[in-house]
Amino acid sequence: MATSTVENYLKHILLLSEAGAAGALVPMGGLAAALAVVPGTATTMAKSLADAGLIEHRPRHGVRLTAEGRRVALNVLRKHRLVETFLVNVLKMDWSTVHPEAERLEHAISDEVLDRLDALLGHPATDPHGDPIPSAQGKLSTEVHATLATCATARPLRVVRVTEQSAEFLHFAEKNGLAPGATVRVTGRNLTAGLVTVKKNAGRPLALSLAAAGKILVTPVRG
Amino acid sequence: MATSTVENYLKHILLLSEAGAAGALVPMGGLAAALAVVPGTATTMAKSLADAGLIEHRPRHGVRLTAEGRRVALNVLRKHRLVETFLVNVLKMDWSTVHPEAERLEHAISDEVLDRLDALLGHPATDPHGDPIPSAQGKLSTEVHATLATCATARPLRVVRVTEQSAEFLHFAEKNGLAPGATVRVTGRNLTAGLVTVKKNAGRPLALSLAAAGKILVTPVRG
DNA sequence: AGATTCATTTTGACTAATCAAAATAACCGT
DNA sequence: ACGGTTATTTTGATTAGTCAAAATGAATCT
Repeated sequence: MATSTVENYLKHILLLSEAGAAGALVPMGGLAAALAVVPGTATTMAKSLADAGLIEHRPRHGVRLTAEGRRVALNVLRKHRLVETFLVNVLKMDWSTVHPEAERLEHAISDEVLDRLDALLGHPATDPHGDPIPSAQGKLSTEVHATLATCATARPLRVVRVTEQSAEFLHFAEKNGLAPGATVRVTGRNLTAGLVTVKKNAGRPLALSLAAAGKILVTPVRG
Repeated sequence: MATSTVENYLKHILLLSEAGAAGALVPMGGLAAALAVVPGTATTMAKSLADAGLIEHRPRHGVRLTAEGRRVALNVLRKHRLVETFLVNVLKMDWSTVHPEAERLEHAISDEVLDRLDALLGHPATDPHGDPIPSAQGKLSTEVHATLATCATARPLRVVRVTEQSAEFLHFAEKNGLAPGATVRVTGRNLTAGLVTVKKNAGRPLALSLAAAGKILVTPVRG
């Protein structure tokens, strides 16, 4: 059985490789940063994960999941996102507080509980942040969305995902009506100043940094 | 924050001390056995728990929880039993499979989740095995019940608790209508042979060893 | 191409938790 | 009170995971 440390390494390698180019190696530096360990620790761990056949380690270049490693990582990610969904939908917890909770629970629940949770929640496709939940068969939707930093302006949009897990940011997004499901419109964008202005249907305009806007994924909606 | 190993030691010390005489020391041997470690390991850990002020260690005699240790232990036990209740009542899992699951989850859920689970379940007083759930204020009901090995014969009884966590035994109990809530009657008891016979309302009699009968706690019912 | 910079790996050391086996203390019966 | 049995503690080692800091290799920039 994989320890929760191992599960965490695999999960973060998966997340980083989804973020990067397809088939690319995940560099050790990024991995170490994601796991909040010093680089040397990540290297040590990479060697043992490679010995266990869970990752491929190209020394001095980076790591990549094997098929088996990916299987384990997807299972952990599925647990994480279903647990988050459970905590918000059933226990009515705030979506901004749910991440650290799921971070621990994802290593504690069995596949049996996972399946029952999935059924209880009605086999949801995404978690409360809009992050896709890997299917039981290990399929992870990779639909690519525009962000408030890149989308067309003036058109009505629906927020589909918020790719940040810090409570601060999530709180901010909720307060300003930018949670998944919300409808907004980009009223202005100034690349030089690094500013995006958005407007909710009947609200006053709100200014966001490009960095923040880039974390809000949207899809056009028939207006 | 206490590690899950620490939480486990404290929980088992609590369970063993509840089982024994009030105020008695829990011997190291029993503790080591309960935790499935060699005695030397339990001694080492006892020293560090004592240093942390969680237990009192009387070398060569045994251990006892301090007020703080008891507080932590009760919190863990509360999590364990509420999780079991959740798994059975909400996720519809079998009561015989739920113990090992809760054994991991009890260390992974926060007090926040604990409280919400408690509310969701309607503040239950006992878990599916009939074991009392410590209150949020740290009160643990210590009601003392007769067992099928010690109760009056011929009278109608209600099963209130089954003090075993092995899936085999729980399965057996359920198959034979001896889960909490069931009504039974002791039709015979032979101390010499170590046998107890019980009968369900409309069922055929069932023979149990005294050891097994001692694990089924019952209360008289107006009949 | 050569030197500098930056990421990565190595090395040595540490903590938590464990075991095996030797040493020691407590208890119990005569 | 003595000797033997049994429980407990000590001692020495092991494993997983980590850090700090030195060593090394890759990449970049004139």
